[in-house]
Amino acid sequence: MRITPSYRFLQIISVETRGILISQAVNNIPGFSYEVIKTCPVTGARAGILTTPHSVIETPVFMPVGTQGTVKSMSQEELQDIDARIILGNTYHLYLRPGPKLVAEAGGLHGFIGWDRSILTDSGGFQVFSLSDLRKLTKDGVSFKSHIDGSTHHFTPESVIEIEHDLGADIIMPLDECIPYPADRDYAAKSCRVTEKWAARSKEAHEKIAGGRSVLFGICQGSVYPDLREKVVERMVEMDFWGYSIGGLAVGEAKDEMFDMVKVSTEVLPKEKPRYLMGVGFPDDIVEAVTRGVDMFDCVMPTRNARNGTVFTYDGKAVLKNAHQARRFEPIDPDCECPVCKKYTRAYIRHLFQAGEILAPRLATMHSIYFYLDMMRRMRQSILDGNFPEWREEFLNRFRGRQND
RNA sequence: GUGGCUGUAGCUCAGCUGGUUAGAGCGCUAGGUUGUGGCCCUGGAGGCCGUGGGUUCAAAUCCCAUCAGCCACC
Repeated sequence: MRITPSYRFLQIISVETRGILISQAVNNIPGFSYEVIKTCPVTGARAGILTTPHSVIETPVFMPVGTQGTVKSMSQEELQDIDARIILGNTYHLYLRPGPKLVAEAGGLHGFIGWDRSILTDSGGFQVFSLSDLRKLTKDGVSFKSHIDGSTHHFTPESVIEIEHDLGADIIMPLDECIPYPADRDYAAKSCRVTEKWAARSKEAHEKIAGGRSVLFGICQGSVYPDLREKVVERMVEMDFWGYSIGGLAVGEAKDEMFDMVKVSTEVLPKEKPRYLMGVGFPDDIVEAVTRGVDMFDCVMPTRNARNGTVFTYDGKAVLKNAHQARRFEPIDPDCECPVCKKYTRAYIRHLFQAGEILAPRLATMHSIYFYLDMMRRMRQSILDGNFPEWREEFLNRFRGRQND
């Protein structure tokens, strides 16, 4: 029998799963567990293992974004071959099309899209506030107009949990309010209270509806006000979620501000639970957030930028569309082990972009996702080896030092 | 051969009752992109206005000639 990469992966799972069965009781939901294996004593960076019924996820982890049930341009086999352990889906998009009931009939997202590893669904809170035309807070939720056909819809914390349950993800996010930046303090504070109330209702609905099939995170907001962030985190922790998300960042604030907000949040969050920084970010941003104790990330950066002709490497970003790539008959990164770098040249991929060929975004996306996953693996290994501070400095110097053009 | 139409940026074309520095879309080129609308945004380069002559203070624009392409007729 031919041993496929996915088969090899299954063998790894069974070994690792045995090792962490003991800790599952702590987290209280069968099939799900999270355990911190090692913490960097200097920075607070953590290496851990997050387990769902669908896969073992080594943290810190990057989760490729698959908004509409697909990581754009990639097949599920390809994602599996580069060893992605968990991908994202989006409630807003999948609710509007094809609809949660259809997905449920298909056996949930796992069955529908043919992905047997973990899935995390975002609540759609971000999209409702960033994408839909008209949105109005009501006393029980939010009304909005579809960006597809203009039809009116209504989300409540309860209905979103129900939709996400139909979608069948392993890890789910509650409906939250995402406010724009900049936001004045009063508005931010008021919004936080809305998100907190919704979080409490989401938790109650989740306990009633989900039946232990998924775990729910609490999303912490607070704009760029440290005291607000701290208070919100405290209250979310009191509600006792399975994990915690840090939301509302990377929306235009200065990077220092963003990292300060991450720090005040992770300092208050319980050490034994996973932390997820939503929507971040550039490779160096992720390293900085891991430094401050974050475990999980998602971002459109590697996929969207790839479609626009920019990929990431350890030497910074490389703009494949640039004219000077035309005769560079060499891989994107000669040291990269990804399927693209093993076979194709920058010159060829640039040609594909110039010609508008569908293979161009596919190859660029595959490389950049591989890079993000590989970067996370190396970072995790350095935490386990006890040399994360050195690894971090070397990575940042090299990545920020020059553009790989 | 005769009559008509058209020649303006790499491409498709605006501008043509004469009046700042000749424009647009696409393409090219360079930036941007942080819980994704394969999107979008922002810069830049690029024109002897087919060619030659004339009228005029002033011509892509009006006149003459000429060249090229297309159409119709012979």
